[in-house]
Amino acid sequence: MRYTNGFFPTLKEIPQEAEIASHQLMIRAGYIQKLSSGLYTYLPLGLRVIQKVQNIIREELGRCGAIELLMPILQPREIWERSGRYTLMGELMMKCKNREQKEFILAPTHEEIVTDIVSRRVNSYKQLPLNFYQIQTKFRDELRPRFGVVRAKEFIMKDGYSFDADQEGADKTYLDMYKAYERIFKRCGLKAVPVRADTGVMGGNESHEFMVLAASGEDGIAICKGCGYAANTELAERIPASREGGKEMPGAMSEVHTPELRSVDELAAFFKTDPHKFIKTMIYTAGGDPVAVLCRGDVDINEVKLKRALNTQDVALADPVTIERATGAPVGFAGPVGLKIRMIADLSIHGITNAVTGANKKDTHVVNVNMPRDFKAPEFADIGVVKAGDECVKCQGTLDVQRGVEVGQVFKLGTKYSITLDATYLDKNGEKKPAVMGCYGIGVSRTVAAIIEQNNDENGIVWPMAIAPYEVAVLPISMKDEALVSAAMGLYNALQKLGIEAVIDDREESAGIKFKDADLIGFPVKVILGPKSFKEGNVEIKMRKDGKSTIVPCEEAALKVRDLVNQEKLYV
RNA sequence: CGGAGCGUAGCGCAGCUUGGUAGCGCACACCCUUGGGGUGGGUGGGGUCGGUGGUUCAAAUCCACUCGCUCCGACCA
Repeated sequence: MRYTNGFFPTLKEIPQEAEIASHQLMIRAGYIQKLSSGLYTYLPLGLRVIQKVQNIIREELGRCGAIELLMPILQPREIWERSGRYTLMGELMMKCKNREQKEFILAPTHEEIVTDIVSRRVNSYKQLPLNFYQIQTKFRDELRPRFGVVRAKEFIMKDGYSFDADQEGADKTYLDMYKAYERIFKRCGLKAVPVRADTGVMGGNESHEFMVLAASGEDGIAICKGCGYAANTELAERIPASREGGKEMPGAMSEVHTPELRSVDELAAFFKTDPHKFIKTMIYTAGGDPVAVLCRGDVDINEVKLKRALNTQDVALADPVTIERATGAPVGFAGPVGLKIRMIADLSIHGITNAVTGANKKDTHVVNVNMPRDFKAPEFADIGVVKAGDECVKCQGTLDVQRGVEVGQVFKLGTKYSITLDATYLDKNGEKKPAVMGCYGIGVSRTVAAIIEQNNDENGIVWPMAIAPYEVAVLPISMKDEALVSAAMGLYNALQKLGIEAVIDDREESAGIKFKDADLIGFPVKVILGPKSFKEGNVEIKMRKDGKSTIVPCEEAALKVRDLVNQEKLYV
């Protein structure tokens, strides 16, 4: 590509709307253009990168026998009602009507459709297993799109769905996909870690997310330094780190006047003690009934875990009226002592001596509270948010908590959709059985952002060779020097013939501008033709990654570049 | 939806408190200059000041409403 024929709209300044590196760089380097919140155009450079990721996905999925198809984005409402997900998805799903007032949705995912295909076209165990995938635009009416293409309303996703005759087959497919994902992300130049994950509205029984570690990530990941256990903080099991110092003798429980003091921080300052001496008591409603949820003052409640512990999705902090009715006190003064409603406690309150907690009386707390002397031991469960320093349940090692961007997720779905949508087959004995399903997603556009998040420096993007929109930039420094320009063109043509993806910067611009733009866009290799070295018949080959450069005779440059490019690409 | 902030030229911003001819830098066009890290100089074009309504002799500036965008939270195949 000649630079003057292409479209490389770079920006010198950081766009005001972009917060994180990948978003800023994608805009500045001319990869994306925002149309509206959460809606982006992939400019030619951006599209090339997307296609690179897609091709890696196609190759790796093809290797495990997955087959590509393409399903409609616009889907009738009824099929979503049949699966029960029309209301479950709620506002997340884009809805619209056609001229006949028939209702449609824009697909956020495709389980319903793919299952429908199987229900219509698959009858026998002889046709199984099947593993379909597509790469396509998805719509989700996000409450808050953010970070550019990391969380957009319209985004590109690879979604795959497998159908096996039995659980054993489904487990094997799951493992195949898991391994394929590891290869895909590795080839994308990403350090992605698989972590155990919640299944959310997808349902199913087992799931892993592939997380790219990045400070700007939206998800928390707990990782055990000892055994490698890794899980999304939504469900990461942990043993809360002990905060007890020396042994204390239980003191006499007594009430203390604490006017207008509600938060643990305020109270800790008032009592001149640490947050871990408090038993925090929050009143929730679960399935309509009030429940007191207890945890140590330095711990937060994880509502995903709480829902699981209470075995209901309908869990929320109670409103002030409910709290007053349940505890006899306004918000901020609840405690376990004398409380009549159901209580569930996080493991962290085990072994607290002489705790401070609410007295269930306005402007009053009690001190020197001890369990079970002062209140009956409640139900216990791991319902706290995991924190760095907590213990691993597998090996008692220490857990670390990091941030990550979720680039992929794999689910074992079981038979949830095959039963409701009738994806059944006849087995050897003529018996009708539901297919055992799995589903597998990769956020393609988000993966591109994640790659940039992990591969950039102060000058711009540093693409892994396999993902770069072009592998090489040929930079003639002086456009006045005809011999130099024609040598640059010759080199560019030679690279093309060798199958190398190259751009020649044929603009009448100064050297500085060409260097800055090339580095911002992120070409892995620069071939620089400067007047001085060119006079001696030499050109410079400079790597974006580490800035290392080599001087080679002009006529050897093309082959040398090809070797460098191929060497970088063949690392998997 | 709760909290915070921002909308002035393609981009980044100043001007608003205290109302009085709309500015700066970059980018863009042309000329000269320069040619190894956003070269220097000159000339020039480009703005319904997000929108609507109000106050006023006069509104980018004050008031009300509204739309859009961003961040924190809630939410999240």
